[in-house]
Amino acid sequence: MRGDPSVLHVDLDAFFAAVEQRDKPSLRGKPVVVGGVGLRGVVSTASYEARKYGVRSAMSTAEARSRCPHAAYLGPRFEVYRRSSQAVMAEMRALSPLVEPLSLDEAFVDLSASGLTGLTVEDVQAIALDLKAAIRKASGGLTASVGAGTSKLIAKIASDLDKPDGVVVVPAGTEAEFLAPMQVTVIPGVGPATAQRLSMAGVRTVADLQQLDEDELIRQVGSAHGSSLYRLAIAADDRPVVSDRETKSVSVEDTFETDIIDRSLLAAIGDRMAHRVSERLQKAQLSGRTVTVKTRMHDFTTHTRSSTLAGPTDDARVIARVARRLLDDSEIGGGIRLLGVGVSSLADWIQDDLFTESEYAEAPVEVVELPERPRDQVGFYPGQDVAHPDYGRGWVWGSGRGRVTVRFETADTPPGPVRTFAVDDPDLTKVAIGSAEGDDEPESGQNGLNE
DNA sequence: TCTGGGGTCCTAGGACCC
DNA sequence: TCTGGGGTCCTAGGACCC
Repeated sequence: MRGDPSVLHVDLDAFFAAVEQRDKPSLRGKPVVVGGVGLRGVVSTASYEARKYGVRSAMSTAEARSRCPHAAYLGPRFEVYRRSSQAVMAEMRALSPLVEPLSLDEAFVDLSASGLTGLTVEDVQAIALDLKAAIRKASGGLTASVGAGTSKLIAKIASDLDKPDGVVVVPAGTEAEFLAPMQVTVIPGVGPATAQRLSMAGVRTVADLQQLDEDELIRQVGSAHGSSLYRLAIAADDRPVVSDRETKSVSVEDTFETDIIDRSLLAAIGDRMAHRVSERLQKAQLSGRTVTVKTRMHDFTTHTRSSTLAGPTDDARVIARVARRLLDDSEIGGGIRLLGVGVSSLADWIQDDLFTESEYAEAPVEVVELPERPRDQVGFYPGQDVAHPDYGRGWVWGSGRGRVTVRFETADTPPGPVRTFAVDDPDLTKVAIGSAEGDDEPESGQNGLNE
């Protein structure tokens, strides 16, 4: 641990709502709620005017509307927020090269990396005020709250104490007493479940936590969580500020306005999600081996199914195929409210082998907008298994405007030929899902590619 | 008032290998 | 023939964060 309060935590105040108020002067001074505006939407950010009515982040928009009917309810504009965020982060990087963004509106700044040493509380206070002014100027008027201390934990907690537009610097050496009177839930990582378990052990404040011995804590909340909590409670936090954290997974998910039971519709939606995941992987020059499908039932129970390939891929068609099979294996019950597709086990390289983009790139493939009712209008849906007397077994890549595009599997190497047919072509027949033989995805344990 | 979307990290059990 | 322990990988679920 360091001897001066050189870790800053910078937190933009009501960020999404503040950007909207900045861009639309008519909203200034009024309650603004940014989040999902649909039936199942939740609040991302409420302006301070809306918070007076009890509107909070993560609250359902329906409840927010009942608490504050006269607020402006806006869907998020992530591209705009991203641009403002970048401008703000640039101001922090001008102060120190060591900046760790936690989200669009939050970051740690390590002042020791800029060569500043022996900082007093007054020094840090002045630096924080300068930074806030620079942020305000660079972002067109956004305010930030800044906390500073000898560790990430202290800086993070401090930034929350004088919101909005505040600065709190915790002097070196006063950390444990600073934390002692606070509720355990101020410690990042202590959520409702952990708080509940701790309270059963009579622990409500950090002071209570400081009395507990480590073994007892581990018995209550588990080994990793227990030992990290034990150290955080006594303000023993030496976690470094890290500027380049690598991405571990990329995923897309969607909650539907009403639950969906139709598997063919879900398969088509899953295909689109696979495409979006693929686009984002390619943009980031990433590829991954594990494909995961997530489903959420009407009662909110959530299930995942995953499958790990022999080598990494960023190819939409490979991700879509695996996702469709995982979806076929998933219980759907009386319908699901959410579907998600993700890729993890990421590598920053792409295996030049098997079903990766280098081979698929040769075959032109028609990408078709998903029809609103794919099965009823077209008779085919993306991912559906089909057969043709001349070309053999294949699967539908796209359909629309009276035509259906099919990728055929061949015995030798992928990709097979891609052909387009009229939807009423009598030679093109549908094959029941799950009856496909010789499924030739590069899947672990099936083709001997693993060591 | 029924609960988003993007993530991270941890746990636990089973398979498999040495 | 029976019984092992440790390490790694994979899968599923859960807690948590913004």
